[in-house]
Amino acid sequence: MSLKHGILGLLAKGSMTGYEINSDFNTSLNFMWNAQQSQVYRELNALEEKGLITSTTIQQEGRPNKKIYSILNSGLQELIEWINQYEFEESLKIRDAFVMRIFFSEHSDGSNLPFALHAYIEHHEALLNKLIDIEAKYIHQVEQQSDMLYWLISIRKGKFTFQANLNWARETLDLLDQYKGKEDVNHE
Amino acid sequence: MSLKHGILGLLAKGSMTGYEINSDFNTSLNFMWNAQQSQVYRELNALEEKGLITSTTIQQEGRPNKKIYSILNSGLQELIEWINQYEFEESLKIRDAFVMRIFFSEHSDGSNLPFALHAYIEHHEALLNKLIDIEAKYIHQVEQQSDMLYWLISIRKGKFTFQANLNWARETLDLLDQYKGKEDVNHE
DNA sequence: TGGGTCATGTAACCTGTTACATGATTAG
DNA sequence: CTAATCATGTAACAGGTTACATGACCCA
Repeated sequence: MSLKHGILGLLAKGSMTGYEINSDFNTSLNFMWNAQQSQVYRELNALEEKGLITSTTIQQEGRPNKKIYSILNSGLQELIEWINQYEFEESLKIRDAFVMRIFFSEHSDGSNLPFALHAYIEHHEALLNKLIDIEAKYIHQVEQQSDMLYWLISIRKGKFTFQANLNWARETLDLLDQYKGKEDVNHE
Repeated sequence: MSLKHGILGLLAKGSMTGYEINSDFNTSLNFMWNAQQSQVYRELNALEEKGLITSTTIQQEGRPNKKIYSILNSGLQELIEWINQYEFEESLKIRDAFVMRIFFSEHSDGSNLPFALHAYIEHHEALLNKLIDIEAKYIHQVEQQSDMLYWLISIRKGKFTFQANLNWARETLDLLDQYKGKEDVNHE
């Protein structure tokens, strides 16, 4: 329902190609939205058909021509209306298969879980560090540029989330250790 | 991809109806998975056709007959294999439209945002308190029942997540206040 | 008498995933 | 020499959402 508005939002910041939109969702915006490449191209077609965006083609040699998409007034209108709704219930549609696997782990021997948690921790450390670096690099601009405040708020959401995930994963390793200790004692 | 395994997991804990499965996803399991009612019934049919679960119908008066589903050995096998993979990348497919609205809020006057944040905070406080109560009520059983450890780990994930969301939302209100203050000064 | 719970299901549509297809350029 | 990057797109399928349909029972 909102890939549409994600694309409109990106194009409202500046014209760009489908390739670049896709890259953004999978790198700098990965803590708020993600999308499949094929989905981005499909959605761009739909938005152009509805008259919310336009494209101009740039000839290239040795690779496919670039299609640079720009937002139209109707698209900006649609974007603004969507933003102003500020619904949050939608953000609670949690689907976390990793936690669900753990929840049902009484049916497993659980021997793979610690390895998975270590990988989870490493991965989240990397994600968190990336955001910490980005925040440090641009934080001084927040005082001058008003749009940077919203940027700051967003990346801090990513930081809070990744930090919470890290804290949980570390605690979980401890809990598993403690519990393993107790079980061993019981079996003696 | 994993509603299937969510249903198998629930049925592995005990036989139940589609109605009850749906209720679980939308109440006690809401911090790890959610599903649409129509989706649950569709998936139950698919699982029965594949021979992973069976059902027995119980006659009722005044309301539709109950279909009680039970897991079969093949279903339990499938569940166990799925659990043991412990993949976590899937849990990183974040789609948070509320944060995305904020990220693009330079195109809005942002006047609705504080109200939305207050609602967000109230909502998450309620969710968090529910988990705190549940944890307090059952925490003493963890030492006796081994499956309760996985339950504990899971609900603590929910707590960490909701707490992080709350902290972020409160900080965001502060940031908006501070920033609003500065803008007013600049306009004097 | 109106809303919530119990209880099933279908249909149409929208969104997301996986895999395929092509091919030059550039950096290590 | 190999992998990544740039750059487009399509097809088939899987999964998710919204709305409709039915109807008794219970509680305030």
